[in-house]
Amino acid sequence: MTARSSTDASRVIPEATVARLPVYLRALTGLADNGIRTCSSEDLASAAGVNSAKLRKDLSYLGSYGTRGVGYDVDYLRYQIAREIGVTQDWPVVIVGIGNLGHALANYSGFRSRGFRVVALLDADPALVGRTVAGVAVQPFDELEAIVRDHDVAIGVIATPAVAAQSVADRMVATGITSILNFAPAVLAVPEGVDVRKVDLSIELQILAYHEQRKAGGAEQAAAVGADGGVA
Amino acid sequence: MTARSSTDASRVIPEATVARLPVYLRALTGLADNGIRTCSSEDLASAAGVNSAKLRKDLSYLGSYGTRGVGYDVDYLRYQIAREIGVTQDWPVVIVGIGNLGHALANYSGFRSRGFRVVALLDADPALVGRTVAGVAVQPFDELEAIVRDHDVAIGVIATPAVAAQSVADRMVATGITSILNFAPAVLAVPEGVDVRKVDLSIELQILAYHEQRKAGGAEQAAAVGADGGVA
DNA sequence: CCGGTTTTGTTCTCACGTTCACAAACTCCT
DNA sequence: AGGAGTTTGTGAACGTGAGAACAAAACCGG
Repeated sequence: MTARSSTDASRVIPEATVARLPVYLRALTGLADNGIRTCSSEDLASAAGVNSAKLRKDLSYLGSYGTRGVGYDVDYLRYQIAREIGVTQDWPVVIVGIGNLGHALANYSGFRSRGFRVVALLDADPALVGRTVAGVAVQPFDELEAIVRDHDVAIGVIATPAVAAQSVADRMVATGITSILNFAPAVLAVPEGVDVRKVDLSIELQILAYHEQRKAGGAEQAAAVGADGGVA
Repeated sequence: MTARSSTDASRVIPEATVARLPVYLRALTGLADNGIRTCSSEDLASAAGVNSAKLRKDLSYLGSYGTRGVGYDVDYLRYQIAREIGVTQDWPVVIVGIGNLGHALANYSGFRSRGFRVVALLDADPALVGRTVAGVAVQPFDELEAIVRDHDVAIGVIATPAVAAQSVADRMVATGITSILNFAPAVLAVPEGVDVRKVDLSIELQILAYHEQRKAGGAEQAAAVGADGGVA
């Protein structure tokens, strides 16, 4: 019995689309804040910074929530996307590693306002334990199991130094966490069924540096780059 | 028409490959730190968390830096990738917006150790100006032009609130910055020729939430996505 | 010097993602 | 009511990326 909710059940949403849905959600919120009640795919696409055809195709994976000749109802579509992503409910989150970055993450208002609730801040350093960051007390890392059990936490954030990341991930997985957002510059090995997403600040800069070098490269490169020109 | 050097430097490297090169670079550094002088594509691939065929194909875009039957010289390959990315030189970087996140970024050691030098921290808030963060004094945002000119800055980092992001980006572009790393949750419009990369914390969490909801929702529907299967 | 072994670099095939183009469906005006 | 004008949803073409398989090239032992 694959009878699911009111909408069609057998939809496999492409990963690339899933990654864009939060962008659409944010764009819709922006439109709603401006008092806009209806928008066309063109409007929403430009607000989200994508092509309108891509937007329509992405939305078509969720169902038919628009009206031909009219467009989309902003609030309705917003709710549908939020429901699809799963941010109509509140997700409890633990953050491990309360250094500079962990501090910033704990203070980041974008979490709370988007369906995520930081239920605990953990750190192995006794000097940090007991301090309060963003209204939440820092607790010893060993409290992980109890917190995950008590709050039914499924998502963990790793903001530790690279050397600690793998062991923190292992411990998280052991307690039942099945989704990890990793800010540590390390490759995590996790069992099947656990999702890991990685955010790496220096990698992003290096990608920019590559393109920057290409742009500026023509003149300075000792190696003659010929007529490529590189002006894209 | 294209006179090429021996290294065939002007080849077009796929974007997906460019995004992985920094990962390989980091993995190689890890191997070198462990005293390993030579490695096979299999070794490096598992350290980087990718498939070995993919790794070899990626490296083949740079040139033939391996030795069949032997593998890759760690230091040599490391240098070649660093040169390709452009991190053999030092890239001056300005960070705008010294809130919690800007603070964390300024303190992030991964920048300095990977070819990036934070030459200035800027903020529009007079209360922050004059304070010193990570050994660098916070200056008024209006100093942007002078700093970019004096230090020949090409890369800017935006860590401001969303509402300020677009105007900061416009100002950056006007001063000659051609690569922007944007941490603000906003879609930036920039002219052709300017690269923007976006890092959005809450979007990453929302993507995890989607998969988490799938896992919890339908048992048989387990969208097997994770499985980054790398061995550390 | 030569065959065997190892490992790279490359080719081929397939899957995925993007874009185009258009029929279907809705509104509005006469 | 009916036709003109919009805008969605989707089928088809196209381009890019991933993975398997293999030939080419290096080393090694005799």
